[in-house]
Amino acid sequence: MIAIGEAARQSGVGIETIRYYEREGIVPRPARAANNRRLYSAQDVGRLRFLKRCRDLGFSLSDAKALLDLSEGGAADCAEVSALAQRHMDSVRRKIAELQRLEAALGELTANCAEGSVDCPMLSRLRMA
Amino acid sequence: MIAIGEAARQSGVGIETIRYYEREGIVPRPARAANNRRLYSAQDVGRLRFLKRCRDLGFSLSDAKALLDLSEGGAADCAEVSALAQRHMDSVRRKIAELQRLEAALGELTANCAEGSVDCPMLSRLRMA
DNA sequence: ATAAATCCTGTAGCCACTACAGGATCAAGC
DNA sequence: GCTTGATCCTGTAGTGGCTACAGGATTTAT
Repeated sequence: MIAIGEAARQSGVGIETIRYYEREGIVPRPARAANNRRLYSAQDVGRLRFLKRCRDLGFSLSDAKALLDLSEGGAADCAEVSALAQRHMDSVRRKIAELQRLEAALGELTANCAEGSVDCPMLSRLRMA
Repeated sequence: MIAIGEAARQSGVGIETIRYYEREGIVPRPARAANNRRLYSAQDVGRLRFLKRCRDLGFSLSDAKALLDLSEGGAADCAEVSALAQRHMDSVRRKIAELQRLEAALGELTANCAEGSVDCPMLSRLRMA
């Protein structure tokens, strides 16, 4: 059993974030030492690492918790997992498309910029009625 | 001079958001009617529309305010505008790249999923030590 | 003995809104 | 004049997912 600092190091999840996950009920409350300090088992660290990976993949915290619950429930319901992943993938793709739209719009707006014109063309376009 | 609801309609900025912008000092405090209701001029609506367009382009609110200030300051400093736009464009591109990385990682993780395996391959990978 | 590191609880801040609650006022129809 | 519904007002709290303290207790290393 290790202290929270070591659990943070081993899992890649920050100390304050670990306590936040505990407050939010994302992870179970860990054991406590006689001096009231939190004590983490290897399984606890595994959970944190799992959550970290989900978050790094862009899953929301509640999706990450859902995946963790699926992972801990005996029957790993692959269909449910892949449905969740598919929804997330779709939202990632939508975000990409949206950002590419932004990129194009920004490119167009700034295309004639920095040409030393009297009135900045980007600002005039943003001001248009 | 029009009421806030009409200003919201004409600018595309929500009523509560307009009041929020006022609280935050993004837009000047508008005139008030005798009954204490806000009154917006065409210029006020123009500012809101300008801000809406910046926000739709993904600029942060403080960048949007900076652009608005540049637009209102007599000498429209095109260089400053395009520097700001360029920084934003870079951050949009970084976000796109990051999301494409996520997309690829998700694709890999779910590739062997839904094949009716005993243990969901995505979950096992997320659990890996 | 002391200094530095680590831990604790609790609260507030970040961004950009959004959603009320609880009330005042206004416009239109009867 | 009265009612109904729309619109407006202020003020506060919630969203996500942390992050950053404050202020104190304890532990570890020198």
